[in-house]
Amino acid sequence: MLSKKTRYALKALVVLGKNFGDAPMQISKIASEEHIPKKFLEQILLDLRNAGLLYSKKGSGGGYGLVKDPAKIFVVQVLRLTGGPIALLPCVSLNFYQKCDECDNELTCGVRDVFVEVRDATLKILTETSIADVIRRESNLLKDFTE
Amino acid sequence: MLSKKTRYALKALVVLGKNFGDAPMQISKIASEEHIPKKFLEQILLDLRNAGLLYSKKGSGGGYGLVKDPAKIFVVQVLRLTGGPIALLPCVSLNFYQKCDECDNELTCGVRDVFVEVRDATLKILTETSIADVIRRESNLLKDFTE
DNA sequence: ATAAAAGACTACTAAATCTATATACTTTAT
DNA sequence: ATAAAGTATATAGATTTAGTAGTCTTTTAT
Repeated sequence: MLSKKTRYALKALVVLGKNFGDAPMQISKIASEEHIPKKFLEQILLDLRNAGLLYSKKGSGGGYGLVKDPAKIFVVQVLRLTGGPIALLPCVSLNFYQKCDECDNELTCGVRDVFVEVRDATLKILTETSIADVIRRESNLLKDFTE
Repeated sequence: MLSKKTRYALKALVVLGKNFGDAPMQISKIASEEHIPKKFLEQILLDLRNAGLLYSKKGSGGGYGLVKDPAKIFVVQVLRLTGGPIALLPCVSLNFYQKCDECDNELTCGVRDVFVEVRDATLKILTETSIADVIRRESNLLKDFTE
């Protein structure tokens, strides 16, 4: 399961993606629009800024904005930045690898082998999907929904 | 991430799968072979038994065994029994669904849409993979490994 | 220059969950 | 009868997550 942090980060990036090119957007606006606790969101946006995804501007008229085109920010990055291993087993994680202490030899572990496959399938989707894609999906869904 | 409980359950089922048809196997044997805390494993095997996957036999010479052919027990079942939602978002889970409280309309949520796709890809693998398949993978890996 | 707006940073707490252990009980084989 | 082995429940400890609080810094508007 993704943490709230990760979900909030994704939601915020989608909002900022829709806003790309416009004036920076305030934390409180994002928070209230997306129903995210403001103080929590502050921390998350800071992380995303420190990771180089967002710029920030202080003072009146300040806020946050995307540094890059939303088409160049991928969901997989967001998960990784916000601490979420994508793999379902630590011994299968590319970026958060940890040895299974119960496993004698992970190279011959059948369970692991299955979850390598799961990881790859997941990763394929998440590395191919950008924030712009998410926004596009949203408007497609909206179209279907109102029809 | 899968819980230890789920991982231990899978490991245990693989061992019992290799043992299918033979005399029941004792908890302590499984525990020591697979480096699983015995008391914890007791609880897990009990759950799997209550779910109808295992039979148990008390007393001297007792132990646990698979009720069904390992080819008819699927990894997805094990995850569900041991409490692990497969989906990465609660609003996307088929068996452990929960509304996202931050979401206004989940039917038009782009993030959700992505993770529906991830869920389906994961689910495809896990519903198609049986304990017997895991055992088969293990022996294939072992072959590659010793070559 | 000063006040207000807005983000930056650090620390802390509360709650939930997970992992593991402990204890007492029941059944079965010999 | 006794020992082996599973059944059942409770509980403790550790870890993680989610969220809150408070203070500091920067920028803009007046």
